[in-house]
Amino acid sequence: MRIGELARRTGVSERSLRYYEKQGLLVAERTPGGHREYPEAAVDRVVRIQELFAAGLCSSKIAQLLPCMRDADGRPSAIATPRLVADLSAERERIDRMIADLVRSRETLDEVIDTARGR
Amino acid sequence: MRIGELARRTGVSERSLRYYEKQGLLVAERTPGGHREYPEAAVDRVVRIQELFAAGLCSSKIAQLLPCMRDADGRPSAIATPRLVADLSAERERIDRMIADLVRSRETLDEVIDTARGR
DNA sequence: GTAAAACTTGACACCAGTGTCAGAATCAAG
DNA sequence: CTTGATTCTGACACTGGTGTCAAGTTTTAC
Repeated sequence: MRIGELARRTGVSERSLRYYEKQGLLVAERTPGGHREYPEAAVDRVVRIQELFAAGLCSSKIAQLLPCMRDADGRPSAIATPRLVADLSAERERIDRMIADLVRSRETLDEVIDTARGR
Repeated sequence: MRIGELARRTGVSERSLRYYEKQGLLVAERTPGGHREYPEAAVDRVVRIQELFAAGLCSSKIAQLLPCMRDADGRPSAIATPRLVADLSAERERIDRMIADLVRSRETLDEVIDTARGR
């Protein structure tokens, strides 16, 4: 599929998809004329990338991580090095803390909302 | 207490504390010479502000929200308007989605980490 | 063959909280 | 007093993913 369809199906802008490619997160075949041609699996991959961005990982970390992931279609094409595992463990803890923060903030919001709606 | 101590105790930089004040999130008495003087309750408040920032709320939303919160010391000094409640409910849902995303990303990281450590 | 739609690259801007620096003033303690 | 630590204001930069625009090319459909 081409970039427009991928953007539509993932909800990610074409701009971002091109950025992902420049960051080495996403590869695409090219038509003779130079247009990008994506395989079906790109949809899943883009969704994953978005999730990891939302989790606060920077593109270089994601670039290291992606080949170690089990895609929808098969096995990982690489195994994380000990160095990377340490990095990812740190990210994991950061995500844990972030979730805890979010839960607290959600409770705060709920309290205010409930109070306003008459306890 | 003064700004240095508040920064130390909350882990928030002095720079950020001054920024919070400029955004109307934090008030401080002033010494005759112009130095900020914070009450003990400021510690809790700053922690709350940080959590809300981490949850992706912008300062103007936080500024509206804060007076409707029950502080450690007492009752809220305002009740959220219906308009604000609607806003906060939207934020609440956004936070829910963010948590779901984070959980998925955490699972992804765990999978890669476990694989590298030999299943 | 022609026109419209989709795609290409490149560049500039933004957001919003934070880091950092400079120069001046204040505070606390000897 | 004097001195060293702390604080003051203001300004500039950064970050890094994304929006947007421009000018040109390719694709698709008629």
